[in-house]
Amino acid sequence: MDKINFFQKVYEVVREIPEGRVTSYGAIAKYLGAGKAARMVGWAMNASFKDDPLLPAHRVVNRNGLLTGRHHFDPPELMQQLLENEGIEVIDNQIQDFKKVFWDPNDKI
DNA sequence: ACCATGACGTTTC
DNA sequence: CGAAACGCCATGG
Repeated sequence: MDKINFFQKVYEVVREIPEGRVTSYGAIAKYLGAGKAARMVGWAMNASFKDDPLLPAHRVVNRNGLLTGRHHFDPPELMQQLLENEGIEVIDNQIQDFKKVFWDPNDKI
């Protein structure tokens, strides 16, 4: 991949996510310029697992702060486990105080 | 080139 | 308040 792929950019942003913080697919998509390509971000995460398993994909959730992608983890409960380990309160796959832990890549600039 | 799918988001019923 | 449909972009068959 000579040029930076969509996925590559997603990886960079996700790696920049500070511990104890989370972001949404839409926010990343917007940061990349796609804006409405939030689905691609999720797709990128899926590919990232076999590309970069260390990627903190568990810090990426949907706009509602719901762990929609937990089913892709192994085991699915791992995602919530990691988030709680970072100090993020997660109840029933729902992040508590999502606004407080939310980290926008556009805000980091 | 066309159709189908996907870890989303927003709007509408 | 809850569920469904549409839109949007990229990858795979």
